[in-house]
Amino acid sequence: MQQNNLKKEVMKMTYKVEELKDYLKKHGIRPSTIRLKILQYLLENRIHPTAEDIYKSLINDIPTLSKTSVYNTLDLFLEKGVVNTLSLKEKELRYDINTYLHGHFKCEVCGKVYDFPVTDKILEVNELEGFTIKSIDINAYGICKKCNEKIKNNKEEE
Amino acid sequence: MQQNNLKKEVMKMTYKVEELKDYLKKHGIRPSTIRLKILQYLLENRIHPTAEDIYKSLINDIPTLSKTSVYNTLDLFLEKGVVNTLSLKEKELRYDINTYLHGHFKCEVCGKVYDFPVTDKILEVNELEGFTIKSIDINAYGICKKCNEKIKNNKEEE
DNA sequence: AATAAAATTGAACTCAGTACAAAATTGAAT
DNA sequence: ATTCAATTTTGTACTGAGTTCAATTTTATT
Ligand SMILES: [Mn+2]
Ligand SMILES: [Mn+2]
Ligand SMILES: [Zn+2]
Ligand SMILES: [Zn+2]
Repeated sequence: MQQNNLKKEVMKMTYKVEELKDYLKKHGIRPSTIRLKILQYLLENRIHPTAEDIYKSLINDIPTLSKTSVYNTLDLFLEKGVVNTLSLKEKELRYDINTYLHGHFKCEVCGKVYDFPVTDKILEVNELEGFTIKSIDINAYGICKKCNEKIKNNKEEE
Repeated sequence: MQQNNLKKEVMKMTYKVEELKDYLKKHGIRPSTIRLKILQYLLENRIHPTAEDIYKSLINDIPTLSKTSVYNTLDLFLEKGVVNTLSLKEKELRYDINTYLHGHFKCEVCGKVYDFPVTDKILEVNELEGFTIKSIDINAYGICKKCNEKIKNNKEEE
């Protein structure tokens, strides 16, 4: 899966409209205002947001925005490979602008979804010989480091 | 996670009511008729069924069965560790009587969900140091061996 | 048989996501 | 600049998997 340099600049928190436009064009997407805003939101808020999260964050900026447009845009981004969806054990779908292979950890205490690195060597098993693998999802659940430390500190206070 | 011998006998396709009863009791579940039927179905049909699949398969046998009872039973089984849920990229939840760590492959052609072995060594990464991992899901998507062979044969005929 | 506890049922409801037709916007051609 | 078709956006109604909950039925105990 080809990636352009926009996605690699994880540290950068603001993007120029021109680079956002080019990015969409490169993926065969016509750069409308809404699409640019949603792309910008996804690049600047790497929290694996839901459609609802995106809608709530943009409705002040674009008062006429409809949820249908958010869904339409995300469906288009998914089809064109701009985003991936996370299939965690929760009812709302989350979207990820990072489409490189990586794992997700959901903390059951704070709800945050963390990224972690994985290799696709997991799929090198005899049972999948002759199978064509197009994508992989790796999801883990438990308690994150921060929440573990909080729990530990609370116990010490007692 | 403790497993009793019932789940290991994957080849066996029928179960005596007494062993089903014992199995539920061991997991702290009172063995009602519906629970036994659903357990039996899960053991004898290792297809990762949805609640709907189970309901449709049992409604002839138990004409008064309600979908709520199927959901209630599956929720109870999940809570007591008798089943796991699969959160694949589809809208309906699937249930798996095999709660050992293993991966799932969904064929986008025939829709079948295959099992494959995995190790939990994937989670041995620095990024998860200090994290408590309670469960892992590994899902792959693509084309299964059978469907690949069918596609290959069709091409050769042309 | 009487009684209480637990399981089951069915109807109403929730809510994330979809369908679709009307309205608004865009952009190319004149 | 104006026209006009194509594309995008919007709002409303709808879908359907799953939940809620009170009433009914089943089960186990005395
Ligand atoms: Mn991610
Ligand atoms: Mn399985
Ligand atoms: Zn946490
Ligand atoms: Zn297949």
